[in-house]
Amino acid sequence: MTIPADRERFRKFLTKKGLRATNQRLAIFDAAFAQTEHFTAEQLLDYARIIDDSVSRATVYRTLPIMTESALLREVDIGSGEKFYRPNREGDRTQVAQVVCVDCDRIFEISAPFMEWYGSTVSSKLGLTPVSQRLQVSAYCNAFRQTGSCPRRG
Amino acid sequence: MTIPADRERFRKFLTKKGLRATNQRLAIFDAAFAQTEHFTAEQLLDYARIIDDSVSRATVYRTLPIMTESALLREVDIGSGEKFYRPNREGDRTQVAQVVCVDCDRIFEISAPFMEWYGSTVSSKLGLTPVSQRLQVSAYCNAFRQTGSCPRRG
DNA sequence: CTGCCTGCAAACTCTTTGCACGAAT
DNA sequence: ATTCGTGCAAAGAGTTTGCAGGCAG
Repeated sequence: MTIPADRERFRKFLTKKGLRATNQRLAIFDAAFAQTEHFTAEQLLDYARIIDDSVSRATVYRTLPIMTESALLREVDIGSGEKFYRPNREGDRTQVAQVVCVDCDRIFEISAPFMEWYGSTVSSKLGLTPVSQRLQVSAYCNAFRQTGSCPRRG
Repeated sequence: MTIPADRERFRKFLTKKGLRATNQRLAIFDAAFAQTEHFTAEQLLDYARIIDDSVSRATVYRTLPIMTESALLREVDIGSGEKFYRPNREGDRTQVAQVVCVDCDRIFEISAPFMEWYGSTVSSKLGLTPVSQRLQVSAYCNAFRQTGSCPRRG
């Protein structure tokens, strides 16, 4: 699942910033890019430890900001206490909104290009320059409420 | 600043839910509705204690969900660790987006009626029913970056 | 009077940090 | 050889909770 080009992006970013390409950082990177869904820091720790069992919680927490800064990871905060992350594969630059199902606990991502336009329109009216924007919809699952089971997880 | 009609809404909500109108809850309510800006749980505790110094942190935290459920308060989570609250005065039902200034730390609220439309459009495509939506823009202050001081706080 | 509410303090969750050792350049 | 990076465990911030006593209805 790991795309070599992405790993190379990570190495380059590390070198450029004068940071070292340690085994732990690479293991965390590989673990993150093996995921197809959103994951938490704690889950990433578990995944990374399968690759390199010397990885510690502290290093995961120290590496996450590095990976989000380098735009390799996208941070998603749905206001639930813990933050979620998701690999940002090569070339992904689309603005996305999240739809969070309160029944499934799943996070769907939907392209929402207008967000950027809204952000700059509204910011400039206030004399501000937009840095980022996020749009989140929380919703419940019709099927689950009717049949007691969510088709998206069985 | 407290609008009696709002206080009455709170009393009614309490009664309907079989909850008691204690001095502490009323003090917390009054403190919240004396605010014109966003505030945190900790600030609310300070404000409420001016009115009734017997109010405890625990009761503030226990009362906040009651007030947000009754739509008297709006909860704003900008992903900064602590949550912010703001009185939702009588009749306020407009969908709002937040613009958070990373220099000022201020939260501006902007009407964004299209959010509701977006939420239901996107949800229905996934077989979901929208519960709520939030749109947040984080931005920096042009004046502050250029002159070193933010005109909105001097 | 009954039992919901309260204050207190301890517990909890997620994340950050100080320190001495270890490894990448 | 130098640093930067690491694991460990403790600290931190914000919020929640168990308990025994207190007050609203």
